Amino acid sequence: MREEEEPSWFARGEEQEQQLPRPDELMPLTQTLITPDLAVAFDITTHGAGGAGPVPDINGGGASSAAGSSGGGGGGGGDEPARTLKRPRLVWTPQLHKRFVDAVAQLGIKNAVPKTIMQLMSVDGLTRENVASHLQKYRLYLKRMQGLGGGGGGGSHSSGSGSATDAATEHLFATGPVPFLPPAHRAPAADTYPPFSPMGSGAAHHHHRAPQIGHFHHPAARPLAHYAAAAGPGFDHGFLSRVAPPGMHHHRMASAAAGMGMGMIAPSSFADEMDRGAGGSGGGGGRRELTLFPTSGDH
DNA sequence: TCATTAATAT
DNA sequence: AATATTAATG
Repeated sequence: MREEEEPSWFARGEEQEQQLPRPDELMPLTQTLITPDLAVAFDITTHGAGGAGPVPDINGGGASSAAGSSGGGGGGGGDEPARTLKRPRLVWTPQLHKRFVDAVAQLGIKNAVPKTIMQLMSVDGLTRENVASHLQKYRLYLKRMQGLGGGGGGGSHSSGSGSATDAATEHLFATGPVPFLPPAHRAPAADTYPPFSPMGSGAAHHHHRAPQIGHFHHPAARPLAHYAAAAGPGFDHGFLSRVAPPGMHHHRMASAAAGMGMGMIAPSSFADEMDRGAGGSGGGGGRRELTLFPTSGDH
């Protein structure tokens, strides 16, 4: 039995360029309203064949194939204490991630701690652990970016200057504007959004790979103001490539360094997008995926 | 108590 | 691979 759950929904096509979409129009996290716990507990997808479709998909036009499929009746035993149920794994959809990134950006590196971020996001169901976990990854991603002067994948432009870190990133690390938001105190009203999508065990089951945020795109390959900077494959992300940013005092981390996958998007205003340059670009051809430190020790 | 990080588990 | 969980530490 392949238990590969992958909620496929992913809504695309909308891009809010707001600093922080306050509890107003949020992504159609169409939750069926049934408590996620409940839904998961029963593994019901509420769709039943009857017609009342609980609308397992929340895209706005996307295509999602969520078909029930439950396990089959009986499949499983069925009786599970409806209590003490664990919530389904949080699916960091681009939208959610965007909220996360925006929150971090607004808070400033100083206050960007799990609790605060969580509060600012105001997403119902989000727990501190959720954010903390994501934050971990997010930071790793940023770390990787520091130090790549463009290199990375290919680009390699310039020299010296340019850091791959975008202004946004730098902005983050450099200062902490933090408007305010003292610890404690949640959003007064209008907070908490609909819960995330429960991928209950019955709702979604193996499907094709839905474009979740599997990868990040950092703002370098966008039709923004400056593009082309790189002669050649100045493509997006060029992370990974040996970490040895200048000015990095090491603490005491050993870091195995290998075996990590990453996937985050840069802190900016774009969170989703799926363009791909394809390319080959490259003239060069081909960008390797993961070029763990070159055995050529430079040092 | 919370945050951060590494390691590990699902 | 993406998240969650845990352990150890500050």
